Amino acid sequence: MAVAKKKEGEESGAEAPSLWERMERPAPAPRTSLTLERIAAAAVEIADEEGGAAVTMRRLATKLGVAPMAAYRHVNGKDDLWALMIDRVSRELTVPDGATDWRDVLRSYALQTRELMLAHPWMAVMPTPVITLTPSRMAVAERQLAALAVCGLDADSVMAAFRAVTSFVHGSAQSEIAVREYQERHGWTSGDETRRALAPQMVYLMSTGRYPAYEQYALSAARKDDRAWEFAFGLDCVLDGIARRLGI
Amino acid sequence: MAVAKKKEGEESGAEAPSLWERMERPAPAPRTSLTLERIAAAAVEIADEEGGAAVTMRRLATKLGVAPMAAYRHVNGKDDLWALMIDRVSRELTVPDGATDWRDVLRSYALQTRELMLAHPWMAVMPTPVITLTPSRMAVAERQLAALAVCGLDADSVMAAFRAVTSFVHGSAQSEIAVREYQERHGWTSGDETRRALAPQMVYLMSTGRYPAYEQYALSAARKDDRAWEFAFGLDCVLDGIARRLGI
DNA sequence: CTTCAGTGCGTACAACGTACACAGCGATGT
DNA sequence: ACATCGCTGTGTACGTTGTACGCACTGAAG
Repeated sequence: MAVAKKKEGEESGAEAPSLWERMERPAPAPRTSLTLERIAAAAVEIADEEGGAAVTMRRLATKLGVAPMAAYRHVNGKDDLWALMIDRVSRELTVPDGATDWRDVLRSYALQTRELMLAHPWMAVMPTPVITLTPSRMAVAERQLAALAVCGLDADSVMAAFRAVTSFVHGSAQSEIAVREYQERHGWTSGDETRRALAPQMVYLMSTGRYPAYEQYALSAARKDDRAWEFAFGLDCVLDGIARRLGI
Repeated sequence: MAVAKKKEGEESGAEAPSLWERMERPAPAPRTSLTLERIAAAAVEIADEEGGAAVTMRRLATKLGVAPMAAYRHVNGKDDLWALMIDRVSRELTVPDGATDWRDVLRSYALQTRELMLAHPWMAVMPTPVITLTPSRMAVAERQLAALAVCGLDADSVMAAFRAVTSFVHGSAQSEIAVREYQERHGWTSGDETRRALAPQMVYLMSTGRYPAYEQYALSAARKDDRAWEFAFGLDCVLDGIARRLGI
């Protein structure tokens, strides 16, 4: 009906899917080439290599060697895709079988999750579905809730403790990633280089005299770039607080 | 050059900015009608009323009664706009002058920040700039660092403690908002209604026998919908952990 | 051999961010 | 008084995005 609208391009074939061209195709291709598995893998690969923003339905289709709309048969939309991606990478989270102490379990997951998010920074950029209950995330939660439940805390406190750790881990990793990407956007490759670049602004800010505590930190801190230490510090604070509620 | 492309609409004037029409304009309008203040206020208003996704350069222009590109004279792009919005609402954060104890200060800011984020849920959806150092955010940080610094902790620990609380608060509020929006998207107006709607899936999940700890929680928890309590629980865990490092 | 449900394709659309060249205004230097 | 200039707002246009919708092809079932 509206086919006549097309203008004929000078290029060979891409513009004109004529009968003859189609004739040359080796075979109409066996169907069911797309699976959720393949879709998830491709999306994660794109996100890891080119950043979360590069995960586009079109880019995904290209990578899968398929038409832009093809994936929509398997996922309801972009949100589904995010959930799929999160679930896929979250499968990497494991806890040593030996660990039975609640603190070991929670601590191990926390450290692993941080590493996971740093390895897949797009996890921090996600719109909302930080909470999506995918199979692998359910498994992780279950393991931690189980570890806490045997300590005699009431059900509400168990969940609250678990969520406290999770919240800290996500918030922390997220800000770490944000800083890292900010640096990368400006081409700064180290903390020193970053501080050198920001020095003028910092000098101005400090000259206002409004931030003495911050200045004190800037002058005397020794581990400004040790985010792993900082993460562990915060994590242990949370865990200590939980331990206290478990009666040491 | 390419003006002839335009097709004449049937509507009165919007399509034809003719000489005569312009003649009727009362006055060419005094310039400098746009300010960062006005832009920020309009953007926040849109976000509060229609959600963060509705904050569009075009929508913003409409609200300001201005052409789509006008705001670009004042803001470098969408990122600048987010920063502006965050700074504006963050001005609401204050701490009672009386509070001098580090714990009161940090706790008060944490509770206020949660309220602030719940009141402006778009704060949770932001792409990365959770860290942007805007004036009002700097002021908030300064106040908390100062409160911690007088307790004899080394500079690194002060910053780590501050960031631990901040990370928890952001992660926590973010997940709370995510859950809330998920419920709203489905039209569920209470925790009970949500659970009723999800019951079938839950029954299935539990029937697999893979989530006993979760099932235990589902059956015996008494404060499932008390997110404020849960937040306070986690917050106090973090604060306890910090207190311990301050020598009680 | 026909039919059918499932899968992939193609086209189309509205909305987005923003580049770029232009136009009017106020202040400024003469 | 007047020319000039820099700042602010305008208009148009482009390339991309998510995705709705109808069609075309497939392997298996009847």
